[in-house]
Amino acid sequence: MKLEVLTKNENKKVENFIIKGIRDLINYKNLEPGDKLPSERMLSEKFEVSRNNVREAIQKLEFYGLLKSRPQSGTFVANIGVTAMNGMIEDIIRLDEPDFKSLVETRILLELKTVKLAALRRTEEDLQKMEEALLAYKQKVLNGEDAVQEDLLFHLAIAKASGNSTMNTFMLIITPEIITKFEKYHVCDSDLSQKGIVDHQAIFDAIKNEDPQLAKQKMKDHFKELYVYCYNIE
Amino acid sequence: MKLEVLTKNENKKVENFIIKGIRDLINYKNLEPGDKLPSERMLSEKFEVSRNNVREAIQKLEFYGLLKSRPQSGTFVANIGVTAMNGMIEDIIRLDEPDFKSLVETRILLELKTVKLAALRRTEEDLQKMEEALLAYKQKVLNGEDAVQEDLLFHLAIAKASGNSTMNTFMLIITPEIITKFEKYHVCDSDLSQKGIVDHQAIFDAIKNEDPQLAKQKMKDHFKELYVYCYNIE
DNA sequence: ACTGCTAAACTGGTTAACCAGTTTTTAATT
DNA sequence: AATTAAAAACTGGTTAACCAGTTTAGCAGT
Repeated sequence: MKLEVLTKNENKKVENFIIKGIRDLINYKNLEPGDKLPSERMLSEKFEVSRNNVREAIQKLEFYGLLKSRPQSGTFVANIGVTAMNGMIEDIIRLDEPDFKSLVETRILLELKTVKLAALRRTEEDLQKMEEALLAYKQKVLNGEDAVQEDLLFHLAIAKASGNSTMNTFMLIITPEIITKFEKYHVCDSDLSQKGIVDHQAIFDAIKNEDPQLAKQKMKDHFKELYVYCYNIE
Repeated sequence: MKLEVLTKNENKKVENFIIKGIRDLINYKNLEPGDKLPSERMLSEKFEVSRNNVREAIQKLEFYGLLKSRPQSGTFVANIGVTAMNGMIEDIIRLDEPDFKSLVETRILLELKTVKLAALRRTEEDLQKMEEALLAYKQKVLNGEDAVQEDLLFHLAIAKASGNSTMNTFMLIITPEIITKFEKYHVCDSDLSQKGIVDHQAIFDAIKNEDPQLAKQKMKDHFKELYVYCYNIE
């Protein structure tokens, strides 16, 4: 029994290998929704991998809603057809790390919507949180410090105020990668930050005044330079 | 040492408890980006939970980019400031299961974009995949069978053709929940499915003809009834 | 042959032990 | 006192053992 620490890439390969195995199993044995999968121990023996690896693969498929495991009972095929199962597994396997371009593109799409929704739905508490974030951002910029994180925090406050939990989650997922890339490429210069204050204030005012169209327009303006800049990076 | 199987809700509470503990630790000890966290064993002892629970919490924070663990060395605070850290952790803790309304709202937003991008960027291979999905959908509907999954698979093919890996991932995340909810509430009746064929064909043709505006419009029409229907469910 | 019940086998979840690098401490040498 | 080499302690990752429900098999009684 060899024992070595795998890199994350190797680990991913093993996981995909197991996922493919489970897919083939479902196809070959004609498992239908609700049917029980072989036990984790049997799968680990069949695929000649550790039970831990099997568990991780199953948990991933469970996250995407393809499997459902019940404690002390077994793992079952979710209520989803064979064709859908195959199509989605193929996508899951081929999922790569998102490129920066698609990240920014998605962020802009999400934010132009969340800012509109925030203008329609924001509560007084939301406003307060956003104002706090705005002030923190201003202070950092006026002190000449790097304010990428405070910038993003203001945007996250907007996402929360949108009242759409799904979009809020998605913003949370893409934000850390945006931050690291931005700091890596030094996207936000000081003069850009100065303009950022005005932009943010305008966005905040529009949300406060419950003007969704204006809020969206201000957000668009805010992204305008960013958009061009990002598309020149890669 | 008591030993019992926790429900997923209880498990979530424990996870959030640990995440809060880690946040407090970072604040209290003034840990900065790059600093090392106490070892998993120490944390499990300090919080009086199992090391497994600590590992899961750390992995979650790692997923959101707040921590970074290096094998055989330690877990480190990611390159992100204290304020951003606190704000994001608060959001992560308060994240609930997404409600259906926000799910549909997000899906519509994403798809009106992916269909435009698909019309602009689709390759021949993308077209082929979409056509296959379209045919499978038609056959199911014409046989009078339930075709919710084939429906969604066509939409996923569009997302893939958009060339935006982030949006594709997000569609993958929300699709399973959409499917189960739709089947639960019987959103798609047979007459609606009949219209669905025409809609899908129109969307496909627009993408094939590289007409993004028409593609978006057809998608909008396709969602029109769905949109109203969904908002009446809850 | 059929039903009811018991016990053995099996299941996913959990804990404890172990592994092989990394880091820190210690001690020896200059 | 400074440097370096060796060893002990520590780290996240991995494996094996264990737990308590669930499911199934087998048997007893009718």
